[in-house]
This record gives sequence, structure tokens and C-alpha cells, in this order.
Amino acid sequence: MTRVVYPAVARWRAADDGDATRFCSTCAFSSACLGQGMDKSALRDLHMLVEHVGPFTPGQHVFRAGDPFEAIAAVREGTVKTWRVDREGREQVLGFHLPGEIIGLSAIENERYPCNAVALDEAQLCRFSFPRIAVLAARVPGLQKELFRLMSRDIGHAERLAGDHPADARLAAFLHDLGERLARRGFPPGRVHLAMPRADIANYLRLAPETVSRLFRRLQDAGLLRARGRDVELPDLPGLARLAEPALGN
Amino acid sequence: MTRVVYPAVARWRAADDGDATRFCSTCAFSSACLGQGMDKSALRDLHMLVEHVGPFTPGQHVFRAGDPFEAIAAVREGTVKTWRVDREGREQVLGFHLPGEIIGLSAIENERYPCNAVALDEAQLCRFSFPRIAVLAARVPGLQKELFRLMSRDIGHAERLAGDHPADARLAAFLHDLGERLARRGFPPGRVHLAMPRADIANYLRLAPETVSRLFRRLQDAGLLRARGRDVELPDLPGLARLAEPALGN
DNA sequence: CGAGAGTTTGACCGTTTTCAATGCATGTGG
DNA sequence: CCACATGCATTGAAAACGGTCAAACTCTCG
Repeated sequence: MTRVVYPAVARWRAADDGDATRFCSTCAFSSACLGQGMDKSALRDLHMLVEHVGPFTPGQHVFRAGDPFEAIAAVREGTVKTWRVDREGREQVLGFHLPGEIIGLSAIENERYPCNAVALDEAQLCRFSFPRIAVLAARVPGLQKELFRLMSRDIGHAERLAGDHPADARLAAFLHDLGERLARRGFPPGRVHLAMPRADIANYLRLAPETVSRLFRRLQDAGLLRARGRDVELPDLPGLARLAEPALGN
Repeated sequence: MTRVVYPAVARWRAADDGDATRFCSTCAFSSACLGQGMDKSALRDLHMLVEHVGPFTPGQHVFRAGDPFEAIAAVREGTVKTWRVDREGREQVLGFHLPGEIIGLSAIENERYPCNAVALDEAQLCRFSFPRIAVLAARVPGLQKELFRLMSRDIGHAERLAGDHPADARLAAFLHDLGERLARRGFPPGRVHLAMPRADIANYLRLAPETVSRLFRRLQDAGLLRARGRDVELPDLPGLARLAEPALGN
């Protein structure tokens, strides 16, 4: 299947891995929907609709701000960063998306992506044509509910991101959250590999990269952290959670 | 019709105005849906589902964080403020909702409201049972699309709120945006009445109330503003937009 | 008129940013 | 193999932006 190729970067590249028939178990939909009254036939319909894309290479765009919106995507493997660019050209990182998480939902409003998405490492995605998944959602209540839930979750995420909290609490919350999300995907707990440079973490948390660096040091001195480059151990998750407390949304 | 009454405050109070048969024209749904392929019968179904509630008196809660989620609501008249409370008890204002705007969409994820909503002035709402509107949305593609769009919009709003910008740009953007939204509802442009105290504006923008006060002065001295209490004239909208530029999300 | 909430103003303080330099990997070509 | 370039991370010193504290002021309402 051929897809539109933009100058310099091919996007939504069709996957050439042959396992398109096996529904991917990490996907945000399959697990949630099975528990929510989506029956086998509905799952098959959803499966018909999935398009495995990737691998994306580090730095490769998944979509760009302004692109016409056609599909949402679930990260299947790797990490995807999304960010906006304001009128001054300043960037604002919106999120780091791990396997099982959905990107593109904010594009529905204007039928254009309001942000950019780029793979931070080797990444694989499951692409869902939005018009088609919307039609399916009308037939399958469990899927509709799941879509609503995913969008609602993104609202909550962005709202928490907008919160005003001390820098150390924000970083602690970020690391703790990342650890939890990775653990939920089966990665070893208390140990995270950061797919992104410090500057991206800083931007995401509205901090200067230098501040993040200093905070890493302070957390390390406090015994909450052991960082060697992008490999970070979190030997005291409860302590980290305590520090993150002010930034935890309720 | 009787509704649950919580300690101290009656919520979702049934309206006693007799115009429940006339579909309210400011509502976020009617206008958008009419243009999107929702036919008369679908509109009638939607209408069957609406419940006019209010008036809420200033300070009266529409819902509280932790309440079980049953319905979303469109502001029909007045202004509603929503805010979260973090674990430290600190509040974070999430938005000010004008007539035609929807509240409650962030509650879908956990089937509990994650935030509080309170009327800032005399307010009237249209309440939509969420389970019922979801069922209707499955039958009426235009309605489903509209719900997706509204949720997507909330994601975008929260993402912009999370942006990192100078205090003056944020305030300018806030006032400019408020002016636009009011103008869109037929209020005279270049003139806004703030339903909320300075402290709420400050909190919303992650600033101290004193900073907001000083910024009002600076904007006034710059000729971008004329404030007498909560009545604000915006004699130079383009200038305001220019100042707001850094905070405008593309 | 007085009470009380909300707003404004001033002085000072502190966290985070900015600027600048250094350190530390990794990779490349001589 | 070494010299050097490049990108990212770290560290230090100074500055700035916005916050905090405290007091005065304004307005509304009883």
C-alpha cells in the first residue's frame, strides 16, 4: 500500500512486518475493549481497520503540525514525543508516549494535527483511520466508550501538566509516572531508560535544561535516584512519590 | 422532578422555568449539529434528553471532585469555573466556561468528576445524561462527531494552558480570548465583564494575584486596557493580540 | 457608618533562568 | 592511535521574573 510521502521524510510508512494478522496485545484498544463488552466480531472489525506502520527511526516524524488529520495511532513499540510550536517558534513538549498509548486525539477538533509527533527511538505504531474507527464506534458501544475514555484521559493529562508546582515536585512526578507506566507495560520497576534528552524533559516540565540537571543531582544526593546518562534507577519510589506529592492531581 | 441533594448544597437542581420545550439556541450542540448532518428527528431526540437545570446562584456548586459522573452540561447562561485540588490542598483553576461551552468531559475517564465546578454568577445549564447521549451518539453520527470534537477541543485548551510564556503574554491572551468568546456569543466586542475575582484569574494563569494586579496596571498604562473593577475595555485588540502572541498556540 | 472582601501598591526575597564555561561521551579523518 | 569536532550534560555566577509579606485603599452591603 502506497502512502503520501512528504518532502524529506516518509510518514505513516506501511509496515512490512508480516504479523498484521495478529492483533497486537499491547494496543490501547484490545485489552480495554475486551473487558468492556466488545465481542470477538467487533474485535475482528477493529483488527480489519488497524494498519501497522513503522519502524520509525529516531527523529523521524509521525505527523507534523498542520497536516490534515486522518488517523489516530497507538504506540506499539518505542517512544513518541509530541510538541507544539507557538507563534514565536518556541516549542512546548506535550508528552512522551509509550507502548499502548494513543496519539493524535487532539487533531479531531480542526481536522489538522495541532502538534508534531516524532519517534525518539525505533518505534512501531498501529494506525487507525479516524473516519473508519468512528463508524465502527457507532456500531460497537464498547469501542465508542473506549474512545471517549481515551480522550477524557488526555484532557486530564494536559490539565495536570498545566498545574503549578515546584520544580522538584514536577520532576519527581514525571519520573515516578514514567516508572509506573513502564512497569505497567512489563518493564522492570524502579528502573527507567529515558528515551529523550534532558532538554526535552526540561521543556515538558517548563524548566531550563540546567535546572533539570541540577535537580537530578539533588535527587541523587537525596538517595531518590541513581542516574548514569539516560539510565535511571529509582531505588526509593515511595520517597519519590512523597516528593512528587504536590504535583499529583488529587 | 426530584434530584439527589448533597449535604449543604443542592446540585443539578431542576429548572423551574417553563421553556424546556424550546431547544436552547446557544447550546454547543444544536448549532454545531445542525450544520453537521443532524436532521430534525435527531435534534428532537437530543432535545428529549436535555434537562434544563438552574438557576445556580453565585458560589453554588454544579458538581464536586469525586462525585460520580453521570452527565455533561452545556452552560446556557452565566459563567462556570472549574478547578482541581491537588494532594496538598492547593487549587488550580482549569477554566471559565461561558454560554455554549461544555463542562464535565474530563470525568469520563474515571466515571468521577476530577474537578469542581461552581457558578460564578447566576447560571443556567443544560444537562445531558452521559450514558443516554452516548447511546444517541451511536445512532446519530453528527452527534458522535460533535462529542469527539468537543473533547478534542478540551485537550487543546488544556495543552495551551500548560504552555510556558511570560506573565504579560498569558494575561493578554486570556483577556483577548475572553473577548473573542464573548463576542462570538453576541456580546459587544472590545468590552468584557469579568465574572471572576482577580485571584481566580491569577490562579488560572499560575500567577500571584498581586502580579495580575500589576499587569493590569501595566497593560492600562500601555493603552491596551481600561479596567474599572471587573469591567474591562479592550480598546486595542490588535495590540493585545500582539502582546499575547507568544502565548498563542499557533 | 463600619465590616469585610477584594484589589492595589511597595519593599524585599527566592526560585529558576540566563549566560558562560567546562566536562564527557561518541564518532571521524588524518 | 590520536586530534579534533560535535552534541549533550553539568556546573558556577549573576540576573530576572514573579512570589511573598505587609499595609493601604476601595467598594459594596448591612
